[in-house]
Amino acid sequence: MLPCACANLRRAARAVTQLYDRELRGTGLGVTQFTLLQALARIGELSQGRLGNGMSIDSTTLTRTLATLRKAGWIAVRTGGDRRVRLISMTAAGRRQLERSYPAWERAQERLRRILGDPRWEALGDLTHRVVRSAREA
Amino acid sequence: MLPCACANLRRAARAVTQLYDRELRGTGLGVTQFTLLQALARIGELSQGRLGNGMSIDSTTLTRTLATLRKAGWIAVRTGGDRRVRLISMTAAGRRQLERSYPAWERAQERLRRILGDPRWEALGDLTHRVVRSAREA
DNA sequence: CCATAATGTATGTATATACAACTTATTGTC
DNA sequence: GACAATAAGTTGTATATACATACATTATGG
Repeated sequence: MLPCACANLRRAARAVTQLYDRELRGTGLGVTQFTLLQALARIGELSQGRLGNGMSIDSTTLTRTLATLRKAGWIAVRTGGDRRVRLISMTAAGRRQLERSYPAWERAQERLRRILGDPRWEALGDLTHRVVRSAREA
Repeated sequence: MLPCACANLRRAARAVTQLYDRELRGTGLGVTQFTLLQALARIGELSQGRLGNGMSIDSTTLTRTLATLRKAGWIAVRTGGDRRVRLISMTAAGRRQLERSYPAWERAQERLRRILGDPRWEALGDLTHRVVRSAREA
């Protein structure tokens, strides 16, 4: 086990991403795209900046990540009252795509949960949440 | 909090990576490179495949990540008895660079550890390790 | 032995990630 | 109201990430 918390987190994220992407393969979405659509489905329209803040993704990263989703027709981008702001929302096609990928995502969740065990699965959700908050304060 | 374990892990990894990279800025290494050098310092020479396996990094990803380190002169690559294999080791320059970046890395570790608290810090090390193993089995 | 399968890495391609510098738009100050 | 300061996104650049495919080498079955 490496002594670096960041290295360990990144390694876990890679391993789990590989699991989820394997399950999602063929559904049309990668786990990053799935996550963004799932967030938009729950939250509704919001600005690029707030979306990035909520996901701890740099807003400049989202410019290009969202461009992919927009080209695929899964999200719509409009300009609000403040014309610097880009308001992002999911389209009907985006919702259909999300639903198409949903079973594969659930399978990935279930597979990891079963092997990890319920207590650790819960602990993982709690701990990742706390880690995000801590990293922001630090 | 998102319902997706993968999304939560990736978000935590991004947030923590941003913290560590902020601290490492100006030392010449990003956290990925620091991690690879630190691993090589501990383990010594090993093949690209084994390195990738230990870090849960696809071996084909390492081809280009390691190329950067080699160009910088921090690692050496040689061919062993099996001529398909690339054996990776750290150079003296690599060790000096690692030592130069070490204090910044320790600061990042300490900042996160202090805010997260020791019990959760320990739990994070344990849990990320278990998650990697679970994701591989799953 | 030799044909074939398996293995280790490289390359082509696509997405993800973030920082520095820039552009455009808003806000604050006088 | 003009001008400086601030804020939201975009673009240029560099690294990180992995899959499909290709290539070279080694192992294996007959």
